[in-house]
Amino acid sequence: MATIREVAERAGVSTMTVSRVINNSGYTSRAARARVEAVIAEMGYVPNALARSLRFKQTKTLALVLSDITNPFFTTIARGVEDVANRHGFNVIFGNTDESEEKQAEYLNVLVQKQVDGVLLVPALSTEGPVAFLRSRGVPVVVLDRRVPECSTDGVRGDSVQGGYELTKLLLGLGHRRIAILSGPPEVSTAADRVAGYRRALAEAGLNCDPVLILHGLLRQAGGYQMTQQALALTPRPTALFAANNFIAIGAYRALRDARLHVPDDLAMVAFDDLPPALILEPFLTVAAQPAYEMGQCATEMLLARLAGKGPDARQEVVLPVEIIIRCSSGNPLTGE
Amino acid sequence: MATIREVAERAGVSTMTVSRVINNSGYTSRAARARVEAVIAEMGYVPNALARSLRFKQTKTLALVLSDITNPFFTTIARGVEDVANRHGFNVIFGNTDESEEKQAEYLNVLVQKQVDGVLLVPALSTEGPVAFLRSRGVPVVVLDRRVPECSTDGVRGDSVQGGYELTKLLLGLGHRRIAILSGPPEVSTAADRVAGYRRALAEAGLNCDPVLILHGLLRQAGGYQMTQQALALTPRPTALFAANNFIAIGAYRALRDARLHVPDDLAMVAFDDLPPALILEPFLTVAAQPAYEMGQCATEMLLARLAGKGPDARQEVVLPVEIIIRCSSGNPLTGE
DNA sequence: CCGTGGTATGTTATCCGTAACACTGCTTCA
DNA sequence: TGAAGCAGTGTTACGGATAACATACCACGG
Repeated sequence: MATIREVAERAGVSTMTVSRVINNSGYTSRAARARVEAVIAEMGYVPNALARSLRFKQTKTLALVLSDITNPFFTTIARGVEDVANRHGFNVIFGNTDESEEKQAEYLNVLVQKQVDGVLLVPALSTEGPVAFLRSRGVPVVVLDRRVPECSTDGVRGDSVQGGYELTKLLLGLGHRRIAILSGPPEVSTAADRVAGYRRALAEAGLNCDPVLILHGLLRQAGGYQMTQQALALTPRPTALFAANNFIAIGAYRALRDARLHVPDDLAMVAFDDLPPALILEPFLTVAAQPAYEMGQCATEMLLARLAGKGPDARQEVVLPVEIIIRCSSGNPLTGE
Repeated sequence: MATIREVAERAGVSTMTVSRVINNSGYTSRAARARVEAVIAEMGYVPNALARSLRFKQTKTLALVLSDITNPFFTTIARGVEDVANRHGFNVIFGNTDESEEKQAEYLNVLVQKQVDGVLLVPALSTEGPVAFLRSRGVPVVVLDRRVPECSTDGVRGDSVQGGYELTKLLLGLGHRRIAILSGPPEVSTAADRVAGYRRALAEAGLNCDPVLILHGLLRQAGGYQMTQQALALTPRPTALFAANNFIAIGAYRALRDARLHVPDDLAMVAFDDLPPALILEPFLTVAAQPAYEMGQCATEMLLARLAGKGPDARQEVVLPVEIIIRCSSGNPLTGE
């Protein structure tokens, strides 16, 4: 509301004196400072960060563009991002793309206009367009969760290949030979990588990989439900399901229940992405848990380091290990490995 | 990066012509328009929204300040907020206060500096300070989820009194006479309201309310765990627990399990706030579910209406009904009502 | 042939805060 | 006594975009 000019006038000084008082910069007499501070308090003056940002070309604002904040995996990332940003005096604008490249492009365009200092991006698809766009506009990016091909950007993600490999190996160790993997769109790198890990485990066990067991669908409950129906229709029926993310797992579970199949007695099940312990009464699913909070933190720290010009010149890619948590859904829970 | 001046120079026109092309305003010749558009595309020019905002005193940015985005209740609200904001061309900055008034004050201060057009606030405590602060700086607010005393602000919340009343009545109907309520800090209006509903149900049943059964703690898992231990230590022991929110419910459940007590056989349990169906395999808790997504939507629509000067002059308060969902945890699930 | 009005474009001032520079008055030291 | 130096304060210009105003040109009607 009030401007620095009004404060200056009322305190009988120039705007620069007010500015110096606010920023504790340069010289100010005790008397002038006292008068200005009194007027500021009296008028409830708050400096306009827009004007400041316009000069400094720094908004102290980051953007977090992800597919859906409602997915607890991303929620947790968001919390990690916001905590680190806040600690460094930055704010975070967030946006949900729902995996749509169009929505993503719209967000990025507006965010560039708003001069955000940097972007944390979970790319809708693993195309390099969005990253190239940001780079050409001079906005630093850190790609989260997913890979973007041949694009030298900083990135932080969980080890999807390793996780896929270990979950599959676990099922193989329990005697399963027909494992269906319910994956996401092949253009999403995590979906592809988890399938790659699955394949590697099979190959290592000397099994050949029946392509009908690799299903692709939406990374949401509906996708999981549908793919499970498809998997159940196969002959011979798979004895185990590998859900490529938490929402798919829920959809799969629903489909199994609707088909009157019991987990793990009738079918074993494993999934990617754990749910925060704060949300579940009785943990049931055997999962590959990604360190979501740490991913958010790490990505934000990398981004802020870039902004401060402190990062290494080269592209930096952090792949965090996933943790296999064995619970009931995979069957024989006590077998371990 | 590039400025409107550079574009103008390169296109051999004035900045105003470029501005007119960008905004489709005023007159521009076909030729000039074509040239300008070509240069814009060539240079990858993106207008600086900061400069625009500085003139228009409109940032097209809202703020969402809540206690913890990690709580699925708030996550869902956030999604509702962001969807509506996005539909109207607004972005959303979010911040977690962790129920700290200090953190909240810091956020609000920065957000006012950043000239957000409006704030959606889940107040840490039910004090009027933060709302007064925003109002005095001319920033419209809509208070979400919680009441703020004697303060004429728009607000949207679930009917905590009614929900507390119905959950308690449900337990009474199942024969319970000693019901412990595990509530949040009494300064948080939802906690207080849920206790009020609980009291009303008891009074209506002609029972007097044993004050030791009303426990207050943190609105998180730890609080639920601790309050449950306290409740279990009472003699006679309560036969039912009423958790005032979802995190408390989880903590309570953990405490019961650690005490080797089974729900609902040994103790019945009901709670406020449902978990999104996308998150739980087997819904178990009997809950009062608030329409979180709609709350976020509704609050944002109210805020945007205010910004557009369309809202009614008077304060507007929307209290949305809660839905009682009877599941296993309350026992005798088929009794219904 | 001049005035009127529409089209097309440019100039100036403004939004708010601050860096850079300029200026005043006083002290200090050679 | 004069130069140097510092404290304290003010003036100007700028960041990027645009509203308001000014100007220029052309066509058309009287």
